[in-house]
Formats: sequence, C-alpha cells, structure tokens
Amino acid sequence: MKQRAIADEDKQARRDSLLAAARSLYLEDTRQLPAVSRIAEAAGLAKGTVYLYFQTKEEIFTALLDQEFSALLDRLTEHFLTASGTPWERVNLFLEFYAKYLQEHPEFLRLAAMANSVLEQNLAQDHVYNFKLQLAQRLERTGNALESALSVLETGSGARLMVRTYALTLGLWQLLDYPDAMREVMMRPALRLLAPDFATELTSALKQFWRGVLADQ
Amino acid sequence: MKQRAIADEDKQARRDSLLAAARSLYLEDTRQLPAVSRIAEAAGLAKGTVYLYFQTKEEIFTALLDQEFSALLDRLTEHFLTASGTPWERVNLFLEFYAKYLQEHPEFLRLAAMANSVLEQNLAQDHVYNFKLQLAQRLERTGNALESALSVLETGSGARLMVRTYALTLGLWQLLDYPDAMREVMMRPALRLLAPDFATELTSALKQFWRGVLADQ
Amino acid sequence: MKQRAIADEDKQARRDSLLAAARSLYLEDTRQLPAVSRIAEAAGLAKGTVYLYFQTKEEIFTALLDQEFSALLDRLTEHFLTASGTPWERVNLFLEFYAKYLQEHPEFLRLAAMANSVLEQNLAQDHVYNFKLQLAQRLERTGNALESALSVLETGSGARLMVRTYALTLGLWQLLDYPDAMREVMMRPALRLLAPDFATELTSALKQFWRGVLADQ
Amino acid sequence: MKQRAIADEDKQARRDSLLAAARSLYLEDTRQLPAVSRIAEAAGLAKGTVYLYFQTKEEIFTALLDQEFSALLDRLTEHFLTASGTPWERVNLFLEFYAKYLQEHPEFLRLAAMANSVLEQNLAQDHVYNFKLQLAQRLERTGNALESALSVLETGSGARLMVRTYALTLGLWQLLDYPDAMREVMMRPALRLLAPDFATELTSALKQFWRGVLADQ
DNA sequence: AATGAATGAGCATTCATTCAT
DNA sequence: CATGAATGAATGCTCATTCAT
Repeated sequence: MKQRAIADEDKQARRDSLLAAARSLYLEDTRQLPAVSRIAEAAGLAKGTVYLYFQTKEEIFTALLDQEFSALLDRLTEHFLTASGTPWERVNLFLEFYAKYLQEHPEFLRLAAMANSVLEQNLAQDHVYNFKLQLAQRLERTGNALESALSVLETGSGARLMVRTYALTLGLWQLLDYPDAMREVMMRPALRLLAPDFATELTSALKQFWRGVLADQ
Repeated sequence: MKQRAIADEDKQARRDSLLAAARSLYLEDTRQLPAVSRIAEAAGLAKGTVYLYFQTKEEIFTALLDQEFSALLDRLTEHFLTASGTPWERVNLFLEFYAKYLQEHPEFLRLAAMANSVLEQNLAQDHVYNFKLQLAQRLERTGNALESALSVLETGSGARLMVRTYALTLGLWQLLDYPDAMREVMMRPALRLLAPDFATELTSALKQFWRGVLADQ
Repeated sequence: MKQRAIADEDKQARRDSLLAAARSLYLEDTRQLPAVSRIAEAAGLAKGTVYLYFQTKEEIFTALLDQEFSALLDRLTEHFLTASGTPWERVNLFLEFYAKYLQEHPEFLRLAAMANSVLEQNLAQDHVYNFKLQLAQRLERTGNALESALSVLETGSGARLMVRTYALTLGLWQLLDYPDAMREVMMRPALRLLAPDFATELTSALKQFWRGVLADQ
Repeated sequence: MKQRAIADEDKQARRDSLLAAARSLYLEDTRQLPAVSRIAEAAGLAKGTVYLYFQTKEEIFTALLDQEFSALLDRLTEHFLTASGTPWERVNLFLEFYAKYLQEHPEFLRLAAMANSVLEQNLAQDHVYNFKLQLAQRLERTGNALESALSVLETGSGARLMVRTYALTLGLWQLLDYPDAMREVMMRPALRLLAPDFATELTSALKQFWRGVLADQ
C-alpha cells in the first residue's frame, strides 16, 4: 500500500482495508464490536487514521452491513432475472439459491444480526436514515425483480415479500444461533428444538411461508 | 418491605421488586441495559444486595425474559385448549389472539429483542442452558397444545411451528422497530417499506406463513 | 488509613488526602491540571474512588481553591479584629500581614491563578455558583471586619476594597510570574520591568492603592 | 488571495488572515484555544500551511496578543503626547481614555486574559523572551510618555505605573468576568459583589489607585 | 442479610504536528 | 509554497463486581 492515499482509488482501498479488518475482528468474537485501536492495528494504520475514513466507530459497522446487504440483494436481483419454470419452481430455485448463498457466506447472518444494536448507538439520525434508505431501495429493486420473475405477484408486493423472507431468516438465526463455546451444551437432546441444523430449518420454514404466499395470489 | 428477607416468600418479593425495577428502567431506554446501581436504587435496595439475588447483571435480564416467555406461552397454551372450528378458523383465531397479546403487551417484543445480546454475554453456560431449557420446554408444551388444537399437524411439528412463528415475529420486529427519536425520519416516504404498521404487517405475514403450513399437511 | 472510610470523619480524611495529592501534583507543574489517575495514585487510592468524592476532576480543584481562599480570608478577618492605631497605621499593618501571608504561602497565588481556567471548564452551573457564593460571603465577612478595623470607610465598601486589593495582587502575579525554566531569561536587564521582586512590587503597589483609598474618604 | 505567497507582502497577508481567523474563533468561545484545523479552514488555507507561518499553535496567539498590546499602548502613548491641565486632570483624562478604549475594544481583555495560560505552554524560551521584550519596550515607551505628560512623576516610575494599572485591570477582569452561560446565575443578589458593571468598577478602582500615586509624589 | 466503599479494566475520540506529494 | 494524509499520545469517566463492616 502507498504511504499516503491521495488518489480516490487509494482512499477507497484504505477504507476497504479498514472494513476488512473490522469484519475479521468482529467475526472472531461477535459479543461486542472490536475496539477501534484493534481495527487500526489490524489494518496496519494508526488509530487516528480510522477517523479520517469514518466519523464514528459505529459507522464502520454500518458500512460493513451495507456491503453485506448490497452483495446479497444484488445477487438475488441477478438471480431473478434468469428465472424460468412455473412460479413454484421459480420460488424453489430462489430459495435454494438464497439458502446456498447464506451457506457459502456464513458470516452474512453473523454480521446482519448486529444491525439492530449498532443502529441504535452513537449514529447521527442522518446516517441511520441513509443506511435504511439504501437498504429500502435495494429491497425495492430486488422486490421488483422478484415480481417480474414470478409474474403472479401483486404489483408492489415483491419488496414486502423480501422483507418478510429476510425477517424469517433473521429471526430464526437469532433463535437458533449460539456461541461456539456453547456447542456441547446445545447438543443435549432437551435443546433439540432450539438447535436444529440452521440451513435445513430455514429452508423448510421459508418453503412453508412461500407456499402460503403463492396460495394467497 | 421487611428489613431482611428471611422467609422464602420475602426473598421472592425482593427478587421480584428487582425484576420490576430492571424492567421499568430498561423500557425507559432500550439502547442498553440499565446500570446495576440504578436498578438497586429503583428497587430501594443497596447495590451489593442485588448480587445476593442474581449472580450477574445479565441474570436479571434472563429472569425477566423468562417471565415474559412464560406469560406469553402459557396464555397461548390455554388458548389452544379452547379452540374450535375448522383448522383454518382455529389458526385465524390463534393469530388474532397472538397479535392481540402483543398489542396489549407492547413491552414484550422490546424485552424479547434483547435476548440475543444478553445471552451471549457474561453468563455461565449452565445458566444459559437452563434458560434455553425452560424456553424449549414451554415451546414443546405450547406446541403440543397447538397440535391438539389443529389436529391436522404432524406429530411433533407443533413446537417447531411455534418457533417459526416466533422467529417471523421477532425478525419483523427487529427490522421494523426504531427508536422514538427516529420517528420523524422514519415517516419519510422513501422508508415506507421499513416502517409500516407493525401489527398489520405481522398479522399479514403470519397469515401467509400459516396458510403455507396448512397447505403442507 | 482504614481500608474503608465509613464514618464521616474517615470520609473527610480520604477527601483531604485526595486534595493534598492534587495540590502537590499541580504545584509540581502548573501548566495543566494533573491527570485523575495520577492524583489517585498519589493518594494511594484507585481511580474510581476519586469519583466517590468528587463529581468531576475540576471539582477537586475548586475544592482546593475554596480551601485556599478560606484560609487566607479567615486569617485576614482575624487580623482585622485586633488592629489598632491610626487608619493609615492599620492599613500598613494589614498590608504587611497580607504580604507576609503570601510570602509564607508561596503556593497560594500559584493555586489561585488557576481559578479562571478551572471555573470555565466542565463544571455544573450550580457548582460554580456555590463556589462563587462561598467566596463572596467570605469576602463580605472580611470586608466587614476591615470596615470595623478602619472605621473611616463607607459602610459596605470593605468587601469591594478586598476585591480590588486581591485583583491587584492577582493581576501583578499574572504579569510578573514566570515558570522556573525561564528564570535565566527573565534576569536579562531588558526584562527588568516584568521581573521585579514580586513581594516588593506588590507591597509598593498596594500602598499606593490604599493611600488613594484613604484619601478618598 | 494569491495561490502562493511569494512576495513578502503576500506572506504578511497570509499571516494576517490566519491571525484574524484565530482571533475570531477564539472570541467565539474563550474557554479554549481553537483547533489549528479550524483556524486554517476559517482562513481558507490548509492545515499544514499554518505551520509555514507559525512554529506552534501558541505562537499564533502570542502574535495576536502582541497586536493587541501594541494597539493599546500605542494609543495610550499618543494620548499622553497631547495631555494638558493639572496632573490630576490629566490622570482623569487618561483614565477616561483608557476605559473608553477598553469599552470600544471589548475583545481586548478577553484576549489579554489568555496570555498567562498561553505563555506557559509549548513555546520556545526565545519566543517568550521576544514577546515579553516587546511588551516591556512598549510599556517603557508608554511609561515615558506618561512621565512627560504628568511631569510630577519620579523618573523611571512611568512604566511601573503602567504595569500596575494594567495589573489592576487584568485582575479585576479575571475576578469579575464570567461566561455568557452563567449570566443568569451571576445576577443573583448574593453574587452582587462578584458581578458589578466592569467598566464602572474598573474606573472607580483605578481612580483610587491613581489618587494614591499622585499623593505619593 | 444488607450495605455501600473500593476497585480498576476498558475505550472512543481529539488534535498538534510532521512530511510525502 | 501549499497541501492534507497520517500519526499516536493522552485521559476522564463508567460501572460490574467484590468484600469489609
């Protein structure tokens, strides 16, 4: 890396390396946001430098969330553009694609699960607004693609279905996830209900939901 | 209140007054758990006394969550015992009852939403196990009642449906809830997708889900 | 010292030892207030303990100033009670006593000189009010004693004369004082005007002022 | 302003614009020196550029003080050159002129009051020496003019009288000044002693002092 | 049982100054 | 000359928990 990031692309690279460091440290221990000093250190920069790229520590993590949501929703939008078959077949393809994405990006939900706590903390209203605006716009776009893909949905309902699909995903994750250190305890038979295989459970739940959605139309 | 709680019932009263204080303070500002000193003060006790009744601050809040889940699930179980009509009618009655409960207990979801952050923090494995065990058992019980009530469900699937129903509820809440201070910002049309009326949205989503569930059988 | 200060007198002792530590560290280097951690350490206490006795760091130093002003003004009040001779003789005795006090308490002005910067910083209005109220009341008391001692002053003018006397003292100190490290530089003849012997200069200036005061009556 | 200040006069212009920015920002809030970045920004320059014109931040403010003292003392010197009447009449004219100057330049004392804290901080000995030297020389010059004007003063006592006059002024200012936010509190009757009208109090005090001075001769 | 005094780890943020460009 | 990216020292305060009384 250059000593000083002067060109815009170099600045973006610096910013990205901070985000990468933050992500990696957070995933090491999701119980709390890593200290800014550790993020800086991991990125090979000084603590003060972090504040040249982000206003507050929390902004780092909303930027991270933004990346995550963007990546997922863009992929889903692309996916919808190439869908074919009967509506139910297309839904199945979508859910498979979605589940596969989550499986291949196991960090997605671990990061997404922090959204609520972060968004309530130390962030200017405007910043939260912008974050939510981005998310809403991406959901609308993906929702539109979904409507086109399925053709049987009411106009305007696509985005709402995306919200509900994601809500079910997030809720299940929060209920079923547990720290690594609890693995042994969670294996006890009495907790079977709260520790099934997440991917299986998610797919099954989403299929039920979407069956209901299609039945609705 | 007595000076010293010697009898078991006096102890329980002390414990309850601490829980009530903690609940009330937390609901004043859900951005973070209130300080132990404030809880003690609100309960009219000394700081050290709190630790005679709870091992850590987090235990206070898991106890609170326990109360909440217990109250909700017991009510649902009761409800199922008196259900009648076709399965779909019974589901509708259940969802109405459920939505009404949440509306009449607006603190439920605000408290429930902290479960994840609290359960990951500063609690002995055993304690978490016991908390989850309680929850699982209550869900099983309610799930069984649900199975009886609907009669069309596969044996053993009731509890899982309760989990999914609650997951969808929790996920929607997390996505759609926002601090009071953000109210104005959330009203802007561009955020309409992320700020619908929660009760309406929840009911609609759950109906879709349950339509799918019944179609599955 | 006891391990825990439970009795009021033990608490007062703790408080005093913190004040003593703060005073001593400040006098070591008057360029800035010492860090709270250093004060605690010097007093043999933990950092957090400081905050059991003072709300903010600045409060420590207003308490110190309070002690200083109290000591000086009480001594002056006492002094006035025993004055005798013609008014001008009594003024001379007073000024000698005052100058001697300042000479014997070389830390007084070094501490007093920080008043302004401290009072503007991080203190609740109420706290500043109370500090100023104390000071005003002590000045009134001393002013009254002064009026009695001189007998030629207009009623009510004593306190104002104390204020002006102290103002001249403080102003001279600020103009003429310099850090130890500057001693050599300050000896250069070109700076003679700004580096006379402080006590001599002060006495001379105050005599002029008081000659004018008596001439006024 | 030119892009680059190459000619000396352009450099001086840059320097002056920095001083103007610093003055204006400091007067906005006298509780602390403004940040260098803000000064640079207000002057329309980059942060680093500041350090081409001043070695340290404190130098900016000593330069400002230099300007202030220079302006005041030059005006006083001029004034003395045109004095007429009896000595006491001339003193009265001088004090009126002085008080009027301070009233018309309300920023003077707010700036002057920072001298002590700034001069103790982060400045090379040489720099402090030069600053004090300037001040001493100006005081001597003004003192000489004063001696000529009054004709009854001992040779060499003029500058000392200027020092004492300024000391009384500064001391009173420090005792009686308070931040705007304290205005309401300072109006309470119990603080009347510490919050009289400054100009009135100053004039009265200086008249007493100068009456003593003339009586001395 | 109850108290509350004592502890001390933990951390975001600011900002004067430097120096590569 | 001018810029502005990078640095990193410096610190007040909170608060869960302990334990002497």
